Amino acid sequence: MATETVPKTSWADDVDELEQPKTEDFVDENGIRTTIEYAVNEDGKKVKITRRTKRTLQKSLVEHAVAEHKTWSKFGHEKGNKPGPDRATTTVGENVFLKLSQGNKSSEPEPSAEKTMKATLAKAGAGKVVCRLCKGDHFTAKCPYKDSLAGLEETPPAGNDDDGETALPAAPAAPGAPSKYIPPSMRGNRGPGESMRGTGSRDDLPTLRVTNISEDTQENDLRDLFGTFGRVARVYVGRDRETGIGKGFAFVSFEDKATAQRAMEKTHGRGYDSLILNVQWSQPREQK
DNA sequence: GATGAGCGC
Repeated sequence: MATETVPKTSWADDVDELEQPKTEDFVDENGIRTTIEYAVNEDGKKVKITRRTKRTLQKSLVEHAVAEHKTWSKFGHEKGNKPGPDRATTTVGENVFLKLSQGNKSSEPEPSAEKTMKATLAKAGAGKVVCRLCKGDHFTAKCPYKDSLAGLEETPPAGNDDDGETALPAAPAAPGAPSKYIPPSMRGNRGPGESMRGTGSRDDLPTLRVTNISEDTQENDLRDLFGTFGRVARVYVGRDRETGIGKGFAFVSFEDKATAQRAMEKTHGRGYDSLILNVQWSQPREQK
């Protein structure tokens, strides 16, 4: 095997002999494509234009595939026919372009109709929070008179109060009266000892704040961990709104306060995911 | 170290 000794000029030299490259184009390890363009602006000055874009489908490759596809000979019922669509059997529609954008939002400017709608709403003061019970400036769920007014506002159709236990809204309401489902907790006083004792069944659950959890701890992980002590009513993992990455804390609500207490004592200071759990009673989320 | 989202016109 003789070594090739022909003094060939390097291909790179060939490139150098050409005029200055007009563009540079490369894709880095993050999939970010950088295009550097050299141009001469209107002042006659040489400028360098750098564009950094996220790599996407390369148009040239797609078009090449399409062009190649067009050369395929026909098969099936169309076998032997000439290339290209037969207008007798095929409808050619217009090209449809798929435009991808971030955040499930259109990259097109908002239709002006929507803007005017928003403006109108804002002007009319719609969307303002008005309590259905006391017309106050808060959600009904947060109404301070919720307990006393809820029964008055949502009184079930009268008639069968005597039976005491037949208050289920099973029968459709009479025409005119809105047939609304009344949750058990809102059906007024059914007497002590009924299943849902107390007022708010959701907001005053015994809740533990768990901190020092790893950022990829999921709700289910905590449910598994704390579920061994008793019924877990709710788990919330604090996450960054943008990235969804855990912020290292969570709330675990139990059905039973004694269970929560025991769970706290058993898990506080315990190792979990190579971290030491910190488990405390949570503060109420907001003023009630 | 850290204290929640969403409901609703």
